[in-house]
Amino acid sequence: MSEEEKSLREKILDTSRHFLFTEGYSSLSMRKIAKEVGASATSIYLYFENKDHLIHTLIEESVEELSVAIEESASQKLSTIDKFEAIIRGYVSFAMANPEKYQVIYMVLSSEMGRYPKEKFRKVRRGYALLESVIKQGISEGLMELEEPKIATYSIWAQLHGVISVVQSQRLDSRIDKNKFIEESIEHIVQGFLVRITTS
Amino acid sequence: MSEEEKSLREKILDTSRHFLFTEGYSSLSMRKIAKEVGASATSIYLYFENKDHLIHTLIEESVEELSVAIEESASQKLSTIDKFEAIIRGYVSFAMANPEKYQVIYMVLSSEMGRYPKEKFRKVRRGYALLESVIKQGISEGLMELEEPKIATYSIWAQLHGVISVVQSQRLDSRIDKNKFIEESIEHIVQGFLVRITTS
DNA sequence: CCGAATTGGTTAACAGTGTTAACTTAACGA
DNA sequence: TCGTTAAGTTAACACTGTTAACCAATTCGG
Repeated sequence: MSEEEKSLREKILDTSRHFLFTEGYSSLSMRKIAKEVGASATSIYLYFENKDHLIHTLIEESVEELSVAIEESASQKLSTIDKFEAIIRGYVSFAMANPEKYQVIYMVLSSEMGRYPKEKFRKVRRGYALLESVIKQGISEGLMELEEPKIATYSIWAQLHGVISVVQSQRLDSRIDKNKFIEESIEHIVQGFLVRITTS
Repeated sequence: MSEEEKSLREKILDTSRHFLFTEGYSSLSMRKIAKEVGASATSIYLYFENKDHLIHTLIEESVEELSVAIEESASQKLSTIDKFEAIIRGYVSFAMANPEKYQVIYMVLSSEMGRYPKEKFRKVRRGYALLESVIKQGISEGLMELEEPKIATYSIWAQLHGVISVVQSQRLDSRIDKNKFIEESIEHIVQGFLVRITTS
């Protein structure tokens, strides 16, 4: 499907995502999007209720793609420990390979978040459910020692997001190699959850 | 100093911070701030070059306060391990006790970040420097086994921010107790960096 | 003591914003 | 062929950040 044949709706989404990533939320305007896709500003309202809904659609699409990426990453692995790490690496890989799509998920930030229907957001979070089930498996196999798998799952997710967001927002010290930073962070996070191996 | 006697500049800052926290960035307008402080919109430009600079001032103030809080938290501790944990808990405590001030630091998000002079931001980050020095100390004492203290420092900071932002942005599952989540996350993060204690 | 400069504010205006209402224009079904 | 639907348009409203021009009071230099 060539660029010409893409539906206007799809072109609007692509253009919005790109503007959002390159120029930020506050300078994203309906008229600018419209000009880029070669339509009038009001045409956008034929496909999206308003600016918020347009962005919410972007978020949902990204969350869906991220979920798929995580599931694929874990599907090939057999052992619980491998699955555990595969989910984490799948998450990070998706984020680093698709910064535009990843960042859109967290772009509507905390305070603005009230406008986004949380329920909808939660429902799609299949990757989270997968991680939780693997953690439960890990506990039953004695790999981890955790009282609350739900908390652990959220904690891992939060830590990973923190690591990625520091890299992607370019808050990382320029002397630090990004890949090394990510790799070491992953290892620390993983180690923080595994049971200590005692040498007798 | 009563509310009346506060300088207009200070009132603008307080009002902006509050609006930013309660209603978000995109609905923060100069006219709204002005109305709240009882002045004309253009009066704000007497104290701040523009809207961006106003927000940057808020960020700088918050970063400064956070640095002080961290330093105070660590100052009473004697052992390296206590200092290490005190810095981490100082960071989290400040964030949870002053959500308005903490969130403003990360409110100007990734994509918008280009407009904020990174150098200035880095310079003030004294808390970071303190953590790095404690980690170096920890390495020399054999508490930690890390090749790159700089990376470890950033990683901890990133993980902590991830944990706090998940809580404050209310992305956390409602069934999870916030304090428990924070406490367990801290423990996991700390454990992820300490050398494994081997029982013989 | 008086004029000049500074301080701290104002109003009016410009270009750009999200969004709505009303209108057009083409395609399709009965 | 008439009515309906789909997909788009233009004009307008109320709002935004920001600038220019103006004003009044205070302070300072001679």
